[in-house]
Amino acid sequence: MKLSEQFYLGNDVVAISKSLLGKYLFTCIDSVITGGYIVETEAYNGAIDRAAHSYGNRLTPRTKTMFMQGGIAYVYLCYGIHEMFNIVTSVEGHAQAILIRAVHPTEGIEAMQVRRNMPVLKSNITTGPGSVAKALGISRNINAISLQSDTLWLEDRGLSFNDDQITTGPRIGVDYAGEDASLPYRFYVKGDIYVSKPNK
DNA sequence: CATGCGATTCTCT
DNA sequence: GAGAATCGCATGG
Repeated sequence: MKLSEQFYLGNDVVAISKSLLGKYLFTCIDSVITGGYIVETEAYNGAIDRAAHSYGNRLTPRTKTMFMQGGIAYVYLCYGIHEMFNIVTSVEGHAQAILIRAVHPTEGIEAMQVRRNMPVLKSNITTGPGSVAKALGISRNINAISLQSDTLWLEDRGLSFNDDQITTGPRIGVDYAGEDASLPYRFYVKGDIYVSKPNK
């Protein structure tokens, strides 16, 4: 059921980002399984993408995870508060990653509500990259973990979306990236209530 | 070693 | 719709 390692090794991170929509993402943290299917992603394209941490092949203790072989997690802290979960793709030396911005939860919703401190379920429980990581219990101590592990993995359960149901647009929060900020590297399922806005 | 800032979210207005 | 919270990381001296 898990997506094979081969799935993550392709060199076209933009195409992989789009094909991740509808794939299921699960974590098993503290013996609790939580997850759902992915409804929003963004591609970060290695050395030539000014919006990516790896722009210009910048290799630092933080970014080295992006340079590893695809099929692992890249987790980092942003604004001193929020953990962000990415999926590394391509082969070793090609620093490509996909930011998971929203998940449509199906499993372990009660556990997510506890982690998010949200006694009354709202649709923004897994909307936005920081929220996804928090709801799924993802933190930096699982940075670089394999997606073939029993802690964090993806599954194909036969759900897919056609082009009419998918919207493509520029990425969020990357205005500093100059012309690269307008690249159509964001993909989401049109109208899904768990997608961060705008979602039409 | 000092400094500046970010692939954001929440709360209140 | 605006402002605060908050700290690791990258950069330069």
